[in-house]
Amino acid sequence: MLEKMKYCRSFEAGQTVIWAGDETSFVGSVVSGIATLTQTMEDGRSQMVGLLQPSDFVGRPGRDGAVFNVIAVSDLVMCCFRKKQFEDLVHSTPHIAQRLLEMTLDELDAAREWMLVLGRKNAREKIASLLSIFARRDASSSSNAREGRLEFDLPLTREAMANYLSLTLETVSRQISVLKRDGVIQLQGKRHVIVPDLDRLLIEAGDDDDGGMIV
Amino acid sequence: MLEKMKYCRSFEAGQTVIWAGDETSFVGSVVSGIATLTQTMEDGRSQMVGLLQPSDFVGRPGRDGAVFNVIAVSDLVMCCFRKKQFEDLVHSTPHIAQRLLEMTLDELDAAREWMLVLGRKNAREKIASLLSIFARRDASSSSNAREGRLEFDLPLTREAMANYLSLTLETVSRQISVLKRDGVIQLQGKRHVIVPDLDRLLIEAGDDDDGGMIV
DNA sequence: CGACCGATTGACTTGTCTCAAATACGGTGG
DNA sequence: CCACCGTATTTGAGACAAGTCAATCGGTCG
Repeated sequence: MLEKMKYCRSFEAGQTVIWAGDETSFVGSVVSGIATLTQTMEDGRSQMVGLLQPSDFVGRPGRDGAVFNVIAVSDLVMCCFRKKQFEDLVHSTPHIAQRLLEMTLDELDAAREWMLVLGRKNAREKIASLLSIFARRDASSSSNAREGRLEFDLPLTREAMANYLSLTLETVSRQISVLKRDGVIQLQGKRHVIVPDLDRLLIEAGDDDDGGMIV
Repeated sequence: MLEKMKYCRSFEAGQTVIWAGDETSFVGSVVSGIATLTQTMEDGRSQMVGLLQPSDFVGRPGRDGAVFNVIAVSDLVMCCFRKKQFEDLVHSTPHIAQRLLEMTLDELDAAREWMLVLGRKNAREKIASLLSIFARRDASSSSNAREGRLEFDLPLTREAMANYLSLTLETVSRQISVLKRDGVIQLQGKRHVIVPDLDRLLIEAGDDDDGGMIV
């Protein structure tokens, strides 16, 4: 059913997919590439409030105007549905509403966890937290899971990272240099990151889930 | 149907309603009082990630463990349902899942808007933003809507405000003093706030929706 | 009255921002 | 293949907003 309705749209890096305030006629999900959800103030200050990766859902069934800007960070392919049709489908297919609810609850948890990052972590921990997100994503999807060692490409520029972490790009750059100096990460070029020890990175991020007590 | 299942629980101010990590056997909504959603780090730093007011929903159908602490800030009455029963109801009544989805989307928007507050606003704007939330809530529910003038009681201590805004309580106190000195607000005692001009407050908060350009 | 808790205020420290300059990188055209 | 350009990034020096530590004040409750 969804298959029949869907169509694809492509966006170039830097292109705005949805403007805050605009009426959107479609919902969809990311097929490939990365996009950001951004909130902006009148004086130009802006804050990234979400990072959209493949399989993430975009749009809000039952809502008219978008609240945030959606911007393609890399070249982006989305799989879209006309909103009206999609909403009808939600009404006629209870299972879909439940699935959407689950996804939205996950996003809400992620947003709230990010509030802790923004509010209470220092610059070094913020960078480590962001790197952890990329690392985890790659750890699950790729094959390079050799005993805690990981590598991946940063999908964001320093500026975009700064915007997500609520820092300046200078501070991002400095803290990446410090983490490199301290051996938490290694760099190949500006974008390719090697994490020799994922646990170490997680501890640096301040979420030492694994119970790594620093006595 | 819901009526038959519901039961009430009361909590005293300061009491923890739900511990992060615990399995919760109920979902519910706030009847009266205020509660906070709080995220904590191992070293004790914590960040409030949500403020629960009357009519707000608590709990996550389909999820086992809670992710955040829920703490009663004032005396609190909640109307609860056993989670299992509620989930069955969600499955059998499509309309409920749709309603929950809408509420969750609203919460997600609110969380993301708060990320802008945490990430990009300075202390003065943060305080003004928080006061705006209380003011708006009271403006809609009460009768004191005399030409932009409003008054209300702060439901939170300075410490709790600091925790929500990601500031220290000293900074909260100082900025409240400054807003008072500048005539943006007046205080009666420590908790009762008078807002002579709501538009002014909104401008101070940085979200000048009304287009109030400061040339 | 005295103890206690929340709030205010002050003096000093510090992490991050700001402004500025230098450097590396990727792509383009000769 | 190389020189050149624009953009992304790094690095430095100084400024400033908010944090920290500490003292005081005010109200409330036993």
